[in-house]
This record gives sequence, structure tokens and C-alpha cells, in this order.
Amino acid sequence: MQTRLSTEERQTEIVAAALQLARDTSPAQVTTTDIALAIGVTQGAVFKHFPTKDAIWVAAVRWVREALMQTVTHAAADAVSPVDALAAMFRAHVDFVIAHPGVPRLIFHELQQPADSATKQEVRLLLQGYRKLLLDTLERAVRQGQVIGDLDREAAATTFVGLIQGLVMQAMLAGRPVAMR
Amino acid sequence: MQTRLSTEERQTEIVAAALQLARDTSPAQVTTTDIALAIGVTQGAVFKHFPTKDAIWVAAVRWVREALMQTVTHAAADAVSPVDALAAMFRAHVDFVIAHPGVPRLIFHELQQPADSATKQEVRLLLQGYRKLLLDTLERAVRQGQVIGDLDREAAATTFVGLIQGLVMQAMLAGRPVAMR
DNA sequence: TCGGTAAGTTATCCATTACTTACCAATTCA
DNA sequence: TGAATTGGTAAGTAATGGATAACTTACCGA
Repeated sequence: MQTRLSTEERQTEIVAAALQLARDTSPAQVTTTDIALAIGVTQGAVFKHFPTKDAIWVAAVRWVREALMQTVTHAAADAVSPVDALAAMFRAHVDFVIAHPGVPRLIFHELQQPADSATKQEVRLLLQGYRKLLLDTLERAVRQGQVIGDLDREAAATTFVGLIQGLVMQAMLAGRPVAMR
Repeated sequence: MQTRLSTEERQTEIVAAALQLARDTSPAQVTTTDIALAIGVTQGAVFKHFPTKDAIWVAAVRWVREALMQTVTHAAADAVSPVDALAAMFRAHVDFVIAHPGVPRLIFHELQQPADSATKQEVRLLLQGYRKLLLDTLERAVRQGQVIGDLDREAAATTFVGLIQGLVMQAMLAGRPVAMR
């Protein structure tokens, strides 16, 4: 039963557990005790691997950013046309959220915090990268004449992200995430 | 300076203060002490008018429901056509959110709570009424032939609400609520 | 005028929770 | 092999925040 793991391994465990717990509860209500319990360790042990609780969420958002960007980028790369890429991104995004239900909770929660915490900056980076990918794809679509040229790309990107967020929000309300598809 | 108010008056004061405070902070972080301070009363006094803190949020959501439904209904009634009514509802909704910035924070926060708290049920009522209004308007639009007949009304309503929520979310992130317009 | 009621205060309780510290045991490595 | 490092435990601390209790004061009607 006594398995000592390296800090690196524990960190990923902790992040995974935190996101897992965020599926059923608001991140603010996920306590370090919950996390410790989830990975079979005492509460104090958590602080051997993260200096502060916030650091856990920062790491979690970073993980999300990398994982999401990777899958979405992949989906876009496999598409045959820019417009198709947008659709693929949409689907990949939705699938990602279904696979990791705690993620939207975390993101929404952080966006609500008015203070510029380290976690919120990480979220900002995530959205920033996402928008960039969107804008690039839109740009390609315009060049290939697949959409009208005077399209307000910024507004389109905002709408795209907003639509996904709204969808996810409603799914969270209904409690039936698969219905998003 | 010493003005004793009736419970009814204090209740509306408390609700207003709570919503006001929710503009700058997540509702979970609004303490009863904050509220008491805002209305110039001690913390204990708050519990003379509400049995529990949750009851304050329930009352707040109820207020939002009534106020929002009223303005949106009015906006829809003044429109010349169903499609115009939808647009008017959209604008009225956005204006309402701008006027009461704490509201979306509260709503989003409650939607995140998995447990079926009294507050969340109140939110559900709010969304339910809103959807009904939307569906009725869509129905009229279909009858008058302003939109195609085989429109999936449920999906359209979901998209409508989702789009607004997404927009509001992004505005909250950007911190520039007026940009929504 | 006077007694009851409702609104307010002050002080306190109790649970929760992030974080710390003192100690222990297992790995690692010189 | 044995000393140092490191991951773990158990117990403790400080701060916070909702709720409550004992008591005080304004107000209103008989």
C-alpha cells in the first residue's frame, strides 16, 4: 500500500484528481482534503508537491491548455478546407469537454474571479491561443473565398467561442453533457 | 442616523446590496458581514430578516426573475413582428445585464452548483420562463411565415440563450460589459 | 403612559480549511 | 553500508465565516 511516488508523478495525479473532483463540485469547494483523499494520501502530503492550493489550479489550467490546444489543432490540421477545419475544431472541442467535464467548471469559475490571479492569467493565455487559431483559420477561409471578405473576424471569433461556452453552460445546467452533440 | 426599517424594506435592501457586491466578487465570497456593512447594519442583524444566507440568494434570484421577465416581456410586446420581438428581447436582455452586472455572476455561480439547492431551483424557474417566452415568439414567427416551418424550435431557443450567455461570459472576461452592444 | 413586539447590537460558538511543523521511513547515492 | 534526501504521516495553528444567544432600544396601540 505504501507507494512513494516522485513529485512529478504526484503532481499529475493531483491535477487529475482536482479536475475529476471539479466535475461534481464547484472548484472553490474542492478542498485539499478532498484531493488528498482522492489520491490516497493525507492532506499534508499535498503540500509536499504544490506550495499552495492556487498552484494546483494553475497547473490544472496549464494542463487543459496544452491538451485542448493539441487536440483542437490536430482536428483542424486533418480538415480538407478552412471551413471544414472550423467545424472540426467545434466537434473536437465539444468532445474534449465531454471527456473532461470538470474543465468548464474550472474555466468558468476562474473567469468569475475579478482579481488577476495567476490562474486567471493562465486561462487568459488559453483563450488567447484559441482565438489566434480561430483567427488564422478564418483568415485562410477568407483568402480561399469560402466566406465573404468583409467578415468581421474578431466578432466571428468571439461568437464562435461564445456559442461553445453557452452550449456548455446549458449542458451543465441540464446535467446531460452528451446532449451537446 | 438611526433609522429602523421594516423587515420588508430591509430585505429588499439586503438583496440589492448582495447583487451590488456580486458585481465585484463571486457570490460565494460575498459574506454576510459584507452585506451588513453595505447597508450600515451589524452582521447579526441580517439574520433578523433572512433565516439563512442561502435565503438571501433565493430572494435575489427571484427578484432577478421578476425584473428580467418584465422588461423582456415588455420589449417583446412593443415589437411590430415576432422576429423583431426576438431582436428586442435580445437587446433588452443585454441592457438588463449591463444595468445589473452582478446578475450573471450569480446565475453562473448557481448553475455550477450540482446540488439542487433552493437557489438553483429558482434559477431553473427563471430559465424555464424565459424559454417559454422564446418558444412562443418563435411559434408566432413560424405561423406568420417569417421563418422556415421546420425550424427546430427547441434548438433555436437553446442557441439563443446560449449565445447570450456566451456573450456575457466573454464580456465578463474582458471586463468591458458595454462592449457587448 | 406603559407594555409588548420587532429591529438592532455585541459577543461568542463552532465548523471548516489552507497551511505548518515535528517526526518517521524508505530511497538514493557517495 | 550509512548518511542524506525525500515523500509521507499526524497533529497542530490561524483565520474565516455562518449562525446564535443574551441583551438593548425604538416604536406603536390600547
